[in-house]
Amino acid sequence: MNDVAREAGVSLKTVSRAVNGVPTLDPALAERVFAAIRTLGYRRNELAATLRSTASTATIGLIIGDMRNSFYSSVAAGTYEIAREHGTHLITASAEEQVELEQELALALCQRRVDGLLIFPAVGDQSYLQPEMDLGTSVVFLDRPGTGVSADSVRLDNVAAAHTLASMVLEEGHRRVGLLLDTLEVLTIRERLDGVRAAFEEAGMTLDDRLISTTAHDPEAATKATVAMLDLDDPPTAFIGKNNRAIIGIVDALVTRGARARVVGFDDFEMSRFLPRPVTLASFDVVELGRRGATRLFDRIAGSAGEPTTERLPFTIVQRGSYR
Amino acid sequence: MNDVAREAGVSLKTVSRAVNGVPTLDPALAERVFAAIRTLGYRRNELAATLRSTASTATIGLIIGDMRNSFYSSVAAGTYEIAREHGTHLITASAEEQVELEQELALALCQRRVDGLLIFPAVGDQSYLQPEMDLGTSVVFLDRPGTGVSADSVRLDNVAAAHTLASMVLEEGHRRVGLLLDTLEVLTIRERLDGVRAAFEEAGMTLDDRLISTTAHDPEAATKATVAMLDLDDPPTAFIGKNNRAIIGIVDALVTRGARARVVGFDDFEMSRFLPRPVTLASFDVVELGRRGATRLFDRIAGSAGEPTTERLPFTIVQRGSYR
DNA sequence: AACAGGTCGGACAACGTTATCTCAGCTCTG
DNA sequence: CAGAGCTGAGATAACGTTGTCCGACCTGTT
Repeated sequence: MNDVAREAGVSLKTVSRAVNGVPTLDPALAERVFAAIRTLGYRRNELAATLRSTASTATIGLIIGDMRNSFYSSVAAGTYEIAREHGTHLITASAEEQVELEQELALALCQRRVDGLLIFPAVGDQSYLQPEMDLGTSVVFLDRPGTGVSADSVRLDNVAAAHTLASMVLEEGHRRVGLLLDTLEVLTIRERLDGVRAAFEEAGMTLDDRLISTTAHDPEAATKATVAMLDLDDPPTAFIGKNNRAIIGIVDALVTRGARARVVGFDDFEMSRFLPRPVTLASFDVVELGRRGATRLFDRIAGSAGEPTTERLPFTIVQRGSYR
Repeated sequence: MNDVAREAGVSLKTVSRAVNGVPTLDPALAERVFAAIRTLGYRRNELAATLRSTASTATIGLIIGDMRNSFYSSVAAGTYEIAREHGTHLITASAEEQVELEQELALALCQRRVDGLLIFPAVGDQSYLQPEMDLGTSVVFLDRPGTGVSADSVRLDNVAAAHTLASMVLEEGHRRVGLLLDTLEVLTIRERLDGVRAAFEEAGMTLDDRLISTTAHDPEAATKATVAMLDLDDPPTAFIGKNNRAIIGIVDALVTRGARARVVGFDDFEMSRFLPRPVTLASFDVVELGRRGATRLFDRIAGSAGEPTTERLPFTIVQRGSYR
């Protein structure tokens, strides 16, 4: 910057003014500065600039589960889209659903002075964020609310989606319905179970505990649990899968066994049309989840006050599979 | 930091020393500092720290095409993995294959003083990076080499994979082979075409231009191009798809037409086993592409000298589809 | 022609941290 | 017991930029 000032024959401050586009600066002088900048290939050090000025770092952090999972990478895409519109950089980190790692990453990002954080909170306690929020870092939780701290969240309408899927299955006359879920520690799963349970109660029925698996973490586990249910004396005639991976596991089991059963579940995915069995899916626009979260975050960063809000994304029902 | 020094009854510099773990510091004094830090909830400003010190910002940038594409998000996952091992943050940006956008993003990241950049170079000129590289920013290109600038790259062995796939199809007796490719402006596509052409020449055959589509950018376009080839008087009995999306388009066309044809192509994907037709795929470990690129980048950041290198990832042949 | 008002440029300090230098005080050695 | 050598802590400057303030210059008005 000193070199630029010397080259242009002006003071340091004038270079700063030119770079920052101060309107009261003589255009001719500004042009001389820009010429010098071009000649010398000067590039402003953003870090130093944000140190002195009160301006933000124009960076937000995103803490997700696993980038390989299309659910998270879709959210990242939506988040990036909005961040880009705000001229903001996106630092993405993966906490693998471990709250200690999440805390380490979130605090590291705060030390980097990110303007805000978007977090998929892991099972555990997020109260470690309180001091940072008091110091002015905005936080928005995605998919689930944080624990021990009050902040905005953008979530999926799990209860309604589960209720709709279950009602559909019951109306079709199914009475034995297998649920392929994950651990009930996760709120999202509990909500989906609650929605199903409500639909059952409305139909004057109760859920059979033997038809509820809470171990369908991946396709293989879902297959195993499905097979176990098919082996019961009174096997299910319908299955509800907690997400795309569970659906794959269920269909895998059915195809292997040559069994026929109604399959419904959550989350649409690119290849769903190729599934060898018809499925009905409650689909959420996951990219939109990222967009909404980021939009809310930038609202807060811009100074929007008020109580924390919870936004719920709607779902759509789609028919997939049985592609020949 | 001043507050911490006051609270602990030491000088500013001693706080700095404690925070940075300077070994010559009296442990009792350090403990007093840490106690003060806990009391006050002090957190170091990393931006200010990197300003004065010669240390790096512990941040790298990744410029990809589109986060929604699992190819890119897999690379991001591999990159993140290695970055994490190096205690480094990852800023991801999407240039959507536009070189102007790529330049803007890359230079913005340089102004953020990233230690290095991993770039999927768009078709165009990357010489804008030269000044930054001269100033010490390391650059590694992924998937394709940059133009107008000399830097490391990590790439896929496209020619060999294409050669293997094409030889396989020819050995099976196919003589009419349809190629579903994208624009030949992209080096990767040219390499895949070159591999196929070499296999044909070895078999004493030449490619029929009418069986080469350079418009199969997405599944729908691939379907359209496949259908057009199937309508020829002498339609192909085999198809080679340039990537997973082309494969989906080809299979879609075959299923819709009720046609039988051999299908081979590039890139494995999670759902490939559900494809309703058997396919043979040349699969690259894309996560590994991200890992290798990041590893090379950190080597350079650590000061590894020497001429730019080109690394090529091997492929494996996998059988997929025809799932019942 | 003189003065008021406005505009633009430059000196200086500051952002939060670390590097360098210096010095006090201790220990060890001869 | 004196002096050399070392250790640990503080004072000061510096990183690259921007905010504040003041002064110089210019313009327009009377």
